[in-house]
Amino acid sequence: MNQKATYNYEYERPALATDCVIFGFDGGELKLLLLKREKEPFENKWSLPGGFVFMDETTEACAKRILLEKAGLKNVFIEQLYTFSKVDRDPRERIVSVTYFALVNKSQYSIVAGRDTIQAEWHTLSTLPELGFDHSDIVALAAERLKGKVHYQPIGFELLDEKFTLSQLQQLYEAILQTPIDKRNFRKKIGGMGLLKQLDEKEQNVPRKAAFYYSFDKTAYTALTQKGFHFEL
Amino acid sequence: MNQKATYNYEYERPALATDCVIFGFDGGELKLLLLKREKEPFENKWSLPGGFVFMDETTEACAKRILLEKAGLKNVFIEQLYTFSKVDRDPRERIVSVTYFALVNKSQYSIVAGRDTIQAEWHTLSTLPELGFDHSDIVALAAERLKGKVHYQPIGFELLDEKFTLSQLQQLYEAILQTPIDKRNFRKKIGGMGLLKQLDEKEQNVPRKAAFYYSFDKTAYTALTQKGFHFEL
DNA sequence: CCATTAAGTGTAAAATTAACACTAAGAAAC
DNA sequence: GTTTCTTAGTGTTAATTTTACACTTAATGG
Repeated sequence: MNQKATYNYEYERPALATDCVIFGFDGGELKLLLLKREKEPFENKWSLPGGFVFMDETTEACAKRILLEKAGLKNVFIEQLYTFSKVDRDPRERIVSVTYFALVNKSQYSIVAGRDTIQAEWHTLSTLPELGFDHSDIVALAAERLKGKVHYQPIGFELLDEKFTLSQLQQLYEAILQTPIDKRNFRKKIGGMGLLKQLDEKEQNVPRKAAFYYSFDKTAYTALTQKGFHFEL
Repeated sequence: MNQKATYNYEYERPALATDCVIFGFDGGELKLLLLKREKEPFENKWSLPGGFVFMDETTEACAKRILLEKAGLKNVFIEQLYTFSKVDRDPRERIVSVTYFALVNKSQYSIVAGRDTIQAEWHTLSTLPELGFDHSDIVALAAERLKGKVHYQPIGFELLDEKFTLSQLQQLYEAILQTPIDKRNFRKKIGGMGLLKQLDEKEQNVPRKAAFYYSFDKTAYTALTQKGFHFEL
C-alpha cells in the first residue's frame, strides 16, 4: 500500500478522471489536439489531454480546467461525450474517465506555443497516429457524435471565426459529414433559416471575387428556438 | 475516519455509482419504475434504482446488475445516458453517478412482485412523485433522450411485446413524442421501411374488428443498415 | 488584357409529407 | 338476430421539400 496514502475508504474505489477530445478546423480537414506523453505508460505516444477529478469540482469543471492547464484554452464549447469504464483501460490502476469533446476556433488560440514542456500538436483526424489507452475509441465516438449532432444543432460555428464566408461554412460541413454538398442548395437552406447575418465586410486580398462575411446570429437562434424552431441541416 | 476503512489512496476519491431510469409502456402513457427509499436520506421518497460500481465491473455491467438485483430485470435494452457529478448531489458524501436508461417490456416482467422488502412501483412519467437526490433531473434528461432517439433508431420495440398491433406501436410513439400522429401516414411510413413482419395471427377476444399482429424484423433491419439505410420516423 | 479562380445566383423535376373520411369486422347489448 | 359500438384498415390529392444542374461576375496575377 502506498506510503503517502492519506484517504481511507471502506470499499475500493476507482480513480475518476476526464479526457478531452478537442476539435479544430482550418479550412481543410478536421483537426484534433493531442499531447505527447512524457512518461510511461505509452511514453512518447500521443494521447488526449486528461486528468483526475478534484473533490470540489464537477467533471465538467475538471474538463474545463484541463483544457486551460494543458492546452491554454478558455471559454470554448464543451459537451459531455461518454463515460469509459473498462476495467483495464489504464494499465496502472483502475481509472474511469468521463470524456468531453470541445470545439475550438483553431486560429484564435495559439495553443501549441502556450504550453511549457508538454508537446501539443494539431493532427488531422483522418490520419491520426496511434494513441495510448483507449483514446482511439474515444476519438471515434467523438467524431461520430459530432457528425450526428451537427445535423440538428448549430454547433459548427464554434469551429469557425466570428465572421466567416459561406464557402468556409460549407467546407466545414463537408469535412464533418464527410460528403460533398451542393453549393446552391446549401446556401438556400442555411440562408433561409435566418440565423446568419451578412456583414458589410468582404474578404481582402484574395485572387478572385471576394466573398461576403457572415456571422451566426445567436440572438435570432435563441428567439427562433423558443418559438419551436428546430435547426436542421 | 471510518473504523472499517481498508483502502487507502494518496488523493481523495469520489464514490462511483450508477442509477437507472427504467421505462415501460402499457398502452397509455410511459411509465417509470421507481423504488421507495427505506433509509435516510430521502427516507420514504421515491428514487431511481442505483448502487456502487464494483472494481471488477464496468459501469454498464453495474447497471445491469442493479437492474437484476433491484428490479429482477434481465436482458433488457440499456444505454448510457449521462454522468452526473454535482459535488453535493448526495448529502452523505460525494458520489458521481453514471446513469443509464433501460427500455422494458412491462408485461413480460412482473417486477414488483419479484422484490423482497423493497417497494418497487411503476409510475406514470407525467405525474411522478417528488424524487430524492437529483433524480428528477436524470429522469427529465432520459425522457428527452428517448424522445430524440426514437426518431432515428428503432428502439421503441423494446417497450412492446414481441408481437404488437400497428395501433399499439402508434400509441407508443404518440406517448413518447407527446403528439398525435396520423394513422394512415404512420402506417404508410413504418410499413414502407420493410422492418415489420405481418404475422398470421390476430388479436383475440376484442370487442371489435381484430387487428393483425406484427413483429420487428431485426434481421431485415441489420441487413438494411449495412446497406446504408437509416431508420427515420 | 488575358487567364485563373471562386462567388453568387434560379428553375424545374422528383420525392416526400400532410391532410383528410369512409367501409369492414367483430363483439356486446338488446 | 338485429342493432350498436368500437377500432381496423385503406388511397388520393395538394403542398412542401429536396435534388440536380450551369452560367455570369468580380478580383488578382501574370
